[in-house]
Amino acid sequence: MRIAYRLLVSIPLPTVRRLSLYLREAEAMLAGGMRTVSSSSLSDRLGVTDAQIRRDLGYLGVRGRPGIGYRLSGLIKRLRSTLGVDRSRNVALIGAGRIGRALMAYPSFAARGFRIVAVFDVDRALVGASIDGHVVQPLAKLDELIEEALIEMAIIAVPAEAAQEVATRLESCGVSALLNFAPCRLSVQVPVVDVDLVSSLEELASMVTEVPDH
Amino acid sequence: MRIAYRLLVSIPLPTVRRLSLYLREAEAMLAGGMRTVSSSSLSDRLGVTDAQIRRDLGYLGVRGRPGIGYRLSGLIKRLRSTLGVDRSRNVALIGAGRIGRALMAYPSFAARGFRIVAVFDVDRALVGASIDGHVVQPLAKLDELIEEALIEMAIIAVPAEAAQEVATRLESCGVSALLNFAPCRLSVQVPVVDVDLVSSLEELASMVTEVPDH
DNA sequence: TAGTGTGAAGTCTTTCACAGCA
DNA sequence: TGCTGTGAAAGACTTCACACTA
Repeated sequence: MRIAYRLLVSIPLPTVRRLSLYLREAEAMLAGGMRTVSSSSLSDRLGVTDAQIRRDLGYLGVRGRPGIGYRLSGLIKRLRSTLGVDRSRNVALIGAGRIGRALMAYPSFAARGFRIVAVFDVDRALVGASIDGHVVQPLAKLDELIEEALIEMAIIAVPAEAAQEVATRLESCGVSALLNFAPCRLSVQVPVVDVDLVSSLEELASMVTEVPDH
Repeated sequence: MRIAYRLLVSIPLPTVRRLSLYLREAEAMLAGGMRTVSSSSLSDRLGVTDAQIRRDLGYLGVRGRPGIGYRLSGLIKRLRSTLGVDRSRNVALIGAGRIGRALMAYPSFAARGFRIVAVFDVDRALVGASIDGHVVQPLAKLDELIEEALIEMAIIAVPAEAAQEVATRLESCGVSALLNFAPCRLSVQVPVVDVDLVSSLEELASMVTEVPDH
């Protein structure tokens, strides 16, 4: 029986989001031959203040050495375990439309241990087809295959109208986290992260300072 | 000369992000034949507290009527103008790879007035091809076409290695906002919103409560 | 009566600033 | 000297709670 490491103090969500950046950068630095990194040099590269970085790493219990900085190898290990990417996870993809197909072959997922091991769609024309090495399965097989393939997470890339139903089914077959691309809120018990493309564009549009036309 | 409406007090970013949700829901309610909405009924649908909603709408200067709620038509108008989607905007898409192609035909963008009017790629095999009605242009034509087509925003869907250079060029041809799908930070003066898919999955993975294996 | 609008309180997050350490 | 770790202060955001009102 494996008991997962749990921090006593939960890490603030804004911090978790920055940890991804730290991890990417730390890995790049290690690959570039560096051994240690200081909060101020990370700060320069990422645009996050050095105090913020020290505070964030403090939450993880990562200790640096005054005058030197943080050892990259230890830092990376700790970031990976906190983010839950210290092992592979099997992921299901629901929806083999345009977004689904873009995600199927997204190499960075595999590089982080997120393995898309099953792809589903309702469309009869797609079921049975092999796309990027994934044979599209009918939704009827969802429960069966989720269990069989030990799938922990799922990516929802179906139209908004179908998303809640899919989410409910996924939850009931024991999937424990959902990445949702459908533009709607899902009502489930398991954690959900929404990727809302329209919302992102709207956020951006709201930031544009309108200037007088010339 | 058009002078854009600017609020005296800037709206908190978390509020702006929720405004997208309010807008989507308000439009659905109007389409469903409703005329008004109360903060508590919106709250039930969106999982945002009613006090939060009232506070958020207060920032926009939207006034509701006690005992009744907010008039949907006025609410929608105000949300649209705050989010900058009260008019169409021409958008360039850089990168006609998988993600780019998924975005090209994303119907919700057009529905919100974001019109992809030019598509670029470095790949010679793609340049000249017509994908979903968009003829892929060579990057060499970037400056010329951005100007000609009155493009205000751009979507970066190129590999991380190329993203900074593309961003710098876009900025220098006067594009005033960037939606970035490349997994890296961009250093530019114009506003950027990042859509980081790996980061989103990591955030999700970090939220999964690990349980003992059976 | 059913709902708004908003001071005030509370909570969460960031930044400051500096003692202390290798 | 160069950098960490962290109290304390500041700031940002959310929630409470209730006077008010159509």
